[in-house]
Amino acid sequence: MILHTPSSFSLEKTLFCGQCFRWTKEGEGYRGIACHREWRIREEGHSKWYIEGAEEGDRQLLEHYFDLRRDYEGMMKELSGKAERLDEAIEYSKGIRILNQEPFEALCTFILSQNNHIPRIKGIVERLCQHFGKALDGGGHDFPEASRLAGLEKGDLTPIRAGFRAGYLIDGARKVASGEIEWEELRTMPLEGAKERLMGIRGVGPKVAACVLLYGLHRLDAFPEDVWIKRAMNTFLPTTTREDLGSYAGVAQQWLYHYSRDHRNEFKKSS
DNA sequence: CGCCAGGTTGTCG
DNA sequence: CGACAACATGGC
Repeated sequence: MILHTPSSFSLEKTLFCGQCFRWTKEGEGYRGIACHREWRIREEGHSKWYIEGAEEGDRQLLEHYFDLRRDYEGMMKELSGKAERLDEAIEYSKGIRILNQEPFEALCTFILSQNNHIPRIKGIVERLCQHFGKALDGGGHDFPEASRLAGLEKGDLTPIRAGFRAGYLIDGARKVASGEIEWEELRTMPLEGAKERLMGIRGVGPKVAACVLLYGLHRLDAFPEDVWIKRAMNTFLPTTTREDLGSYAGVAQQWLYHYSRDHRNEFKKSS
């Protein structure tokens, strides 16, 4: 199947801007797992993507996953000029989409992200899936169900090498499996309340909670503040606050994150 | 071979 | 509340 995307869409930036952990480059294309399927994608011409093994019925699924129907151009216009040098980051990050990932996967992967490098996060996630996720056509493994992880003890996760985060994962899985965390509720609740609810999970603080809301529940006003965003806000947008970024603050955050990671020498470690 | 990583927790002043 | 060590592991 051929998937058509807006001409500004960048699959490369979208997959590797730090929002997801299950995609890799493969030859000229990309391979990854999403929506309980393994996908192989390669560009067949500008904005035309060949999706291996996909059928017409998968189009909607993929358009939703890549968030292709949303007006990102409009968001860029709305946010440009709102803060001194934000335009630079917007231009540099053009083409990034916020994926519609599964909430439980977002919860687990961002619990694992704490005090950790992205390459290593990917490794831990991969082992977690291989050990506890369903085998998929294509050779990969799906992300595990919450109920599967909920039945484990910390020791069962030793081969995953998640370190001190293992207990956090299990606590999250149990609270999801028991219904104490209800995704559809969190999708519509006021943002701050949803954040508080997520922070009831051990190992989930304000930053991880915001990531779950943004990447797992597509709440574009959620604003994860990690070390890079703090540096960027301090040295790049010193007079701008999260409120100035409005209801798409999370998208702006992604642009800033991507920009600052690729210009790391411009952002000092202190202050 | 140290430094540090898309942080959070517990403890102490 | 703010500061700050500890946390488990390994990529670079």
